[in-house]
This record gives sequence, structure tokens and C-alpha cells, in this order.
Amino acid sequence: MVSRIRPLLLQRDAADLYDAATAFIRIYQFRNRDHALRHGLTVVQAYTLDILLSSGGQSLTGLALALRLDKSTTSRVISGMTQHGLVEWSRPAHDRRAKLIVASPEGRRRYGRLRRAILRDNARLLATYPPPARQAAISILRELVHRATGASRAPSAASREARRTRTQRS
Amino acid sequence: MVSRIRPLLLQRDAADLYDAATAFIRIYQFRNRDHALRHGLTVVQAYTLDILLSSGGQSLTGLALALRLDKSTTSRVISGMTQHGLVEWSRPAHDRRAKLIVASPEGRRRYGRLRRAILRDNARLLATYPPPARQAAISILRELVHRATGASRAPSAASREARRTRTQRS
DNA sequence: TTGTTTAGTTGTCAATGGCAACTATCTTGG
DNA sequence: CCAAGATAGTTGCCATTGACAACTAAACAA
Repeated sequence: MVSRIRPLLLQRDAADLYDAATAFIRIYQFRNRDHALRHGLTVVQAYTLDILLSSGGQSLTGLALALRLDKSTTSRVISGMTQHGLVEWSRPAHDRRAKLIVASPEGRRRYGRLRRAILRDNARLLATYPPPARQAAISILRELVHRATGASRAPSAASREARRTRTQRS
Repeated sequence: MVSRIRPLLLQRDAADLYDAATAFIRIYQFRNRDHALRHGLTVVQAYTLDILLSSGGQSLTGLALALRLDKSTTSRVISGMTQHGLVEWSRPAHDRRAKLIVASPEGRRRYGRLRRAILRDNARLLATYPPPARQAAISILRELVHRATGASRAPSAASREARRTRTQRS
């Protein structure tokens, strides 16, 4: 069916991508976690604020989809963040079951500081690249994200939903 | 200390890298988790097997360092994996406190299947790139990992800080 | 109006992860 | 050799993450 000649090189690149991506993820994940903790946020809280700030506000269900978490987990996350004064919410007039969740000033401040710290790190990381190489790196990451989003879903309902929401958020 | 002219361009690229990396991490993380679960492993178990197989065996402390987990967590992970027949361990003759932990045949099998599944995914992802672009993507990822590893390690200071901050957080 | 669907919450369970306190085994300075 | 310290792992306790199921309340549809 498919060429017997194709594989070897592709196989090797696929393996290299796996190893590189794994390492990348682990490094950045831990780095981001350290940064978040230093600024008094957990990783999930930072993601939540990211989503709230870039979208201007979300329902709990929308948030759960964007975070790819269960509604129940999301509900508890928001409850914790409300207690810590990181988010605020109100009942939209047109649907009194729903919550409209937004970042509080304090949440905005903390996320802003966190983001700036990470950006400083990234700038240091990129500083010695020539700009075209920098942009190449970024656009390749974007491309991989794009492909992975479109392609490899062995779609649980959750993932399908998540994709839909994420797409319309951007 | 550094130039005031510190280019706007760099700022922008740093921000772009942040967004792209964040998206990349989230996508791959969830994809890997789905894959792992489908093959009867958790993410941590998959990483553990990866480390054990590529190193040929580890002490618990070494594993904890590689996984960046606390010894206690690692101990419990290994205990679970032992019960599930994914790893085996022995007491090295020269130190009867220590554990030498290795992957069991079953662990090897499952990890192998998981890895092959992910590689198939990656191959599909890369298939339509021309090989030089593929390799560029990979080497950029590697380079970023390399830089992040060499650079931003202030691990003890970072963790200490993080701990302190977390503690004083109400 | 009466189902039905939708938005969130709560109960329960398991896994993840950290810190502190503990046991058992080396290792070293006298 | 031996007491003191360092190391390797384990366990107790706690908080968070995460899923699933059962639930309440509000909105919607026939």
C-alpha cells in the first residue's frame, strides 16, 4: 500500500521529535510551575487567569472546556480562586444559573507579574538567536500545535468539545 | 545592566514563544496522557519506564531526581508499579538500604507499545514536512531544551523561594 | 404545563505531590 | 572499634488535581 522506502528517515525523525518534545515539555512545565509558585499561583490558576484575561470572561462550562477539565474540578478550582481573591463572578441577567467569571484586580496583577517573569526568561533564552531563527522556531512550534490540534484526536467527547471552544476563543 | 535599546522585537518574540510553548505543552501533554491511559499506564508511569529503560536501572533517589519528584512520591509510584508488575527491584549487594529498580518485561512491553503509538502519531504529523524542515524543527526544540537546561537552572534557590512563598500564602 | 436540557455543585474515589518524621544502613572521625 | 552523622527509603499527613455520578436550580420546548 504505502511505499516501503518512506519510513526509515521519517521513523527516525518521529523518534527524535518524541524525545525532544518530551524533554521540552518537562523542562518548561517545571519552569512554569516554579514561576507560578513564586508568584503565588498554581499552574492551573495561572492557566485559568490566562484564559479569563485573554477572553475577557468565561462561564464555568466554557472554562472547563478550555482547561480540558471536568466541570466539577473547574468548579472547585474557581471556588478556591474566589476565596483567594483571584477571580470574581456574577450571574448574567439572561441566565441566572450561569456564572460569568472574570479575573479580579489581584488576579490580574499576579498573572501580569508571572507573565512578565516568564517573558524575561524567554527573552534571555532567545536573545542570542538571530531574529529570523527565533521566528522560525516559533512558527514551527505553532505549526506543530496546529497540526496536532487538527489531526491526532482520537476524540473523546471532551476533546472534541475542547477543540471547538478553543478555536472559537482565538 | 543591559542595553536600554533591548529590542521590542525580542520582547515580541519572547511573548510569541510563551504563547506557542504554552499551547504546545498543553496539546502534547493531553495527547500523551490519552495515549498512556489507552495503554494502561499513567503519565508518571510512562516517564518512569522511559527513564528506567534508557538508563538500564535506577535507584529510587536517582529516579526521583530524574522525575523531579519528591522521594516520597517516587517511593509510592514505584510501590504502585511494583504491585502492577511494571517494575522489579533488588537490593544491590554493596548497599542493602538501596533499591535497584528496573522495568519488568510487562513494563517494557507496555512502554514499547505506547512509544510506538506516539511515534506513529508523530510520523503522521511530520510526514508532509520536507525532511530538512523536520530536522530543523527538531533541532530547534533540542536547542531550546539545551538552553533552558543550562540557563535557567537556579533549582535550589528557585525551589526554596517557591516553598517560602507558598507557605506564607494564606 | 410538564418534560427535557443545561449550568453548576457536591460526594466519593484515586492519583499526584510536598514536607516532616521515622527506620535501617552505611561511613567517618576519634 | 564505635559513636555521630550522612544516606536510602518508607510512612503519616495534608492539599490539589482529576474523573464520574448524583444532585439542584433554572431555562427551554412541546
